[in-house]
Amino acid sequence: MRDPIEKLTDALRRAGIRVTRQRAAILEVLATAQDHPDAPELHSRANAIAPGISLSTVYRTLSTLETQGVIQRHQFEGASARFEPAETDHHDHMIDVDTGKVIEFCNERIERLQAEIAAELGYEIVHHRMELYVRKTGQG
Amino acid sequence: MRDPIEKLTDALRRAGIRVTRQRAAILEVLATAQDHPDAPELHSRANAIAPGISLSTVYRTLSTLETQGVIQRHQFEGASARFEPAETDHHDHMIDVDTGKVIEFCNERIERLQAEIAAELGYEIVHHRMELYVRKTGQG
DNA sequence: ATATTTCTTGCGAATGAGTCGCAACTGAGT
DNA sequence: ACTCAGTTGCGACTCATTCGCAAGAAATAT
Repeated sequence: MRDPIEKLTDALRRAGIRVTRQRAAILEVLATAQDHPDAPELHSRANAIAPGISLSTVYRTLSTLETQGVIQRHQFEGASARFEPAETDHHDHMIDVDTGKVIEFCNERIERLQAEIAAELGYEIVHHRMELYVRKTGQG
Repeated sequence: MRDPIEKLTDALRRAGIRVTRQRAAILEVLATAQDHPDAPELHSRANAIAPGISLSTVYRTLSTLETQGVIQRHQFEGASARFEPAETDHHDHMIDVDTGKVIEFCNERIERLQAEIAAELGYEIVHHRMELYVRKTGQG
């Protein structure tokens, strides 16, 4: 129960979701990824661990994991969906438009301001999305 | 030249872009829309003005207008792209998750903070996207 | 262990938003 | 009016993602 992946699989089992060979592989890839891979990339990485996983299964598993709150899906501009484990603290994203690299950041003041803006209009925030499309200073 | 639509069509002509019956209709729909319609909706509204416009043309025109900086495209979560004229001041969006209604807002302090965050990491913002998915306080 | 039950998988077909090729058409300058 | 490059409508196509279904495999009961 020390292994973070085992912690996840236990959580799934408790939710009545079977931990198959395929799901274990996908979970492992997600848990160890240092980036924000998309479905085809996850498919190829998972197959390196456990050959014979179909792309449909990757998509299905990703949806399941998202519903379970285990991972987060991000739909950045002009690209297919990218995923990351949800265990981490809340953060937003900065996307380098030249390289596609994703940088995470979090700013408590912005979060507070967002909540204030919504509250002023009688709303509460269900969730939000903030993405900064950026370029290294002094390029292009 | 008082009419805002005429102003737009003149700008297009100057850019070497022909103002066709189809484009005029689409522009008129966009300029007078009080909401953020998607392509099929624009298609149906434009056809009410000038019958016989194809959906392909709507899509093509929207891309052209976006490239010209005349309109803005927004890709909100789980929905097809929605459009609005770009003449207005910069603003962000709040989406009521229950009704789909889009509310515009702008907060100078958030904008400044975003620029600061990017600058700290050696980036400049090309553009950004901030969407608050909200619900009326005390519902659901 | 074995059988049972129900969830999962792989496959390929289907979807849905948006794009493209192409022949026919049409603004707008001459 | 004439010309010609920019546009259009149509249907075919793409791409990411989802679905139907029969075969396969976790968890559970026996």
